Amino acid sequence: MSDTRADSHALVDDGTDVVLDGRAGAPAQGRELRARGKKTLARLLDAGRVVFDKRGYHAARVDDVVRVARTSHGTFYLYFSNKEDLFRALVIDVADEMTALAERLPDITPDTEGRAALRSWLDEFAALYDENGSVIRAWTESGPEAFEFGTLGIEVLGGFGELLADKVGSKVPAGVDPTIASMAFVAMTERFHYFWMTANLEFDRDAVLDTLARIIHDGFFAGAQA
Amino acid sequence: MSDTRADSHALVDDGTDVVLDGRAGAPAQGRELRARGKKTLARLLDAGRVVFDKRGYHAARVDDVVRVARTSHGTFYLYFSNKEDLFRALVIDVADEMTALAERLPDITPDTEGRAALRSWLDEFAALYDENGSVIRAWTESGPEAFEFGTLGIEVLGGFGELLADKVGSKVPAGVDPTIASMAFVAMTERFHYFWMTANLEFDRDAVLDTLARIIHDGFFAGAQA
Amino acid sequence: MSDTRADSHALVDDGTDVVLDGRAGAPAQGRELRARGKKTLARLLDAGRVVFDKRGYHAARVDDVVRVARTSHGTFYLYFSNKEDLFRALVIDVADEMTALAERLPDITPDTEGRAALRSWLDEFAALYDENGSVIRAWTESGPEAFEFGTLGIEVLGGFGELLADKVGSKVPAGVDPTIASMAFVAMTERFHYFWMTANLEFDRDAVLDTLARIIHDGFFAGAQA
Amino acid sequence: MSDTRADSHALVDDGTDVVLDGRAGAPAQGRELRARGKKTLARLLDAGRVVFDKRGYHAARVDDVVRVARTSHGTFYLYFSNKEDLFRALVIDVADEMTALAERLPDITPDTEGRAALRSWLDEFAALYDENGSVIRAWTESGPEAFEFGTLGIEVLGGFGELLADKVGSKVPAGVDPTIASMAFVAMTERFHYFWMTANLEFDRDAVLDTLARIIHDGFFAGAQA
DNA sequence: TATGAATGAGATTTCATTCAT
DNA sequence: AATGAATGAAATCTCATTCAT
Repeated sequence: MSDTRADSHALVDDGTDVVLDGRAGAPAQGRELRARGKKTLARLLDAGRVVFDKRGYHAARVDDVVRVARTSHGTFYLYFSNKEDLFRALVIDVADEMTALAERLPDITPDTEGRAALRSWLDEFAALYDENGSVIRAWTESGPEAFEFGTLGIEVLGGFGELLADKVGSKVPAGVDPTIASMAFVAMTERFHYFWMTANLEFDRDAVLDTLARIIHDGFFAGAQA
Repeated sequence: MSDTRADSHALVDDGTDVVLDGRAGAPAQGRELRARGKKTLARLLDAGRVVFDKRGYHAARVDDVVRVARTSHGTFYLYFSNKEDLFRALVIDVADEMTALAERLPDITPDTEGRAALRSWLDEFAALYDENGSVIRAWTESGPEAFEFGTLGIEVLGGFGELLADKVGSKVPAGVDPTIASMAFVAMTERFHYFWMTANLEFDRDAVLDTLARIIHDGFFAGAQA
Repeated sequence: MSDTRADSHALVDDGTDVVLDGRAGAPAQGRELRARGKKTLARLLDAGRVVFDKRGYHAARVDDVVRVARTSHGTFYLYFSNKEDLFRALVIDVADEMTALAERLPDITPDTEGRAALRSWLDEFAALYDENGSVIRAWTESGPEAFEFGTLGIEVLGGFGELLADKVGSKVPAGVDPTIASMAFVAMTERFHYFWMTANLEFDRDAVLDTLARIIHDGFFAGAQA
Repeated sequence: MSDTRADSHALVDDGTDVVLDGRAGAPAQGRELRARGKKTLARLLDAGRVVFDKRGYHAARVDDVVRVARTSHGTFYLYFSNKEDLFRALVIDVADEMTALAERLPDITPDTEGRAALRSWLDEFAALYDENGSVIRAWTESGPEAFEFGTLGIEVLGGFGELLADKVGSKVPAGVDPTIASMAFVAMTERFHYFWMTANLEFDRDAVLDTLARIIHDGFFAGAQA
């Protein structure tokens, strides 16, 4: 909890940045890692996903992580300055993917094609949630105190919302505030998937996508008026 | 309001069981409380609301609660067996109110009157969230390990959703699964308010209600087709 | 643990001693007790037996006692200054009975009649243990720290042993120290019954008495040499 | 001797289980220990003996143990999950030694040689009690609640008794049940030593051994009839 | 005589983090 | 680059005893 180091990472940046692993959210400390180090880092990140998934953010123990990663406490702190640091590495990665996804939201016309486009975008969202659900779930549970500046979740989802607001803006029916609508869109999409996965609801994937696409298209993109 | 809450605790004890299983100093569930005890219980419940609001579920300390309630650790454990127990007492009351609210959802016709009825129901929801937001927020942050069987949040919100599904069922457009739609409805409504309150977004209340009513009416109740 | 009162009992002796209950180990404080008080006292003593039996000395809680006695903490401390005080009241009673029993040990001749006399005395011991086993068991578990001056158990059983030593002395075979032999006698008799009762061994009572009488007669009273 | 004890802890961990069930900082059972860890474990076990001896089982505090072992609370819980766990480790060793001793009981003939053999066995018992008295004493005081299934003392002493029953069986005089006799043998031997040590009786060791050997030989092995 | 409520000292336990090798 | 061991601050919980009515 009380991190006395100014730097949020365990090791000093020696200036020889080497991007290690675009996908895995490699920490920013930029040490040169040899093959062995890379493997350890990857094991820790994977272990983090497993543990945060099974336990949630707060119940996750550094001890669990190192046991799953088959390494030691000492090694953990060689790669991350604390539990939050590991978590952040995982979350940043997911956040990037979500932002990229938001940017990929196509123009949604009020006609059938628009609905199909929306459905296909939602399909991507579901896939993203499927793959990163463990981190996203832990993230929404991490609460306002877990990160320095407000809830990372709110920031990122807020940014997600703003991106959408631009795209949605021109399409919304009269009497609808695009910022509010975007926020509602994000809220519904994220939380619906949260319930779906966490409560193990046995929804048929096609039925979900059809229903969500239909609702969102009608509600947010004036689809029903076409 | 605090009367209703105290009710969830004041079960009658007929005094006939002499089992030794209960630990010494068992919590007040199942004790008749005199005036003084009721006041202390109410103080603890109120303190719980304050502390969970300020700190969130995980960061809340029993120590904080007793300090706010101006009482001792010993007294706390006279009324609740632990932090979770106190939290559950608070949550149960909120859950009851949410269920009652779900039952009050009126028939939503696809015309303007239906939208007005929906808006007025959303108004109630917002008021409920306003008043109990502290508990609800802590609740969605409590994570999977906080309660015995899965996340209480999911159970209760799921129940909320089922109740709505009954009401919504007949109104949904073709191609929409009412269970999925209800879940989406709940997801959007709950999480939107969560973002709204937690991120301190400066939305105008009327704009929010107008927008949500419009979106939900169009999306879930085929309002736009009228 | 920290008893600030000089007097080991809750109430001051007002000089109007009234022996209340020869059997139940009434506390020495000598208050005048009306019918209601007598009943409460008896209930507490009985509850003490029940609780010490079920839980043992250390695990017994004042809370358990008052629950079984269907009274309150306040009332408990009206009659006893603490848990130890209640326990002492119960133990003193048993100790008296044991002393009386020791005094009743008859002359044991080395012949068959001696063995019969011994068997009949052991029968009485078994009956006493049967009735007061709960207290005796708790007592032997109370450990050296439970009472002010050494283990009450050792003192009393030691006294028991000395009494026996007088009776046994003249009978023991050559090369046997009567004090040691008496102590061994006490040790065997008490602890055998402890095992018997506590481990719920399904020994036939007659077989036990026959065997013990035989062993003790042969070993301690030179019975086999006759 | 402390090597034997450490053995009961140093089970091999093959490292293949990645279950998350074990709490963080689980005790050392099932960890390979390096030299330093072994020393700490031995220090804790020794400290346990000292503290249980001085205070008895119930009055012993983990705090006392770590102070005597000159280590920290955290370290204690690295090796044992609680006071009972430490105690069990100590008791198991003693129980093993007692079982080994029971197995060493020689054939006891009714003649003088049999008595001498018995005396020499009792000598060993006294030595064992001398060395492990602190643990055995605490053990008989630990009471029924200290261990999962009944009193460990009864189980182990019962096993001790059964072992003896086999050896004693053929020797007992007619009319004597060998199981009962063995139990009585165990009861007398154990409890006599308990009194002897705990009450600091100034018995001469030879007198004790002579007397006990004589009594047991005469009583249990029909020695006087020879 | 009785009692429900309150107390707080003290014991246990956890776990993120650091250290020494 | 890795690791086993150690730490201790902080949190939880218990329960004998006292208080106020």
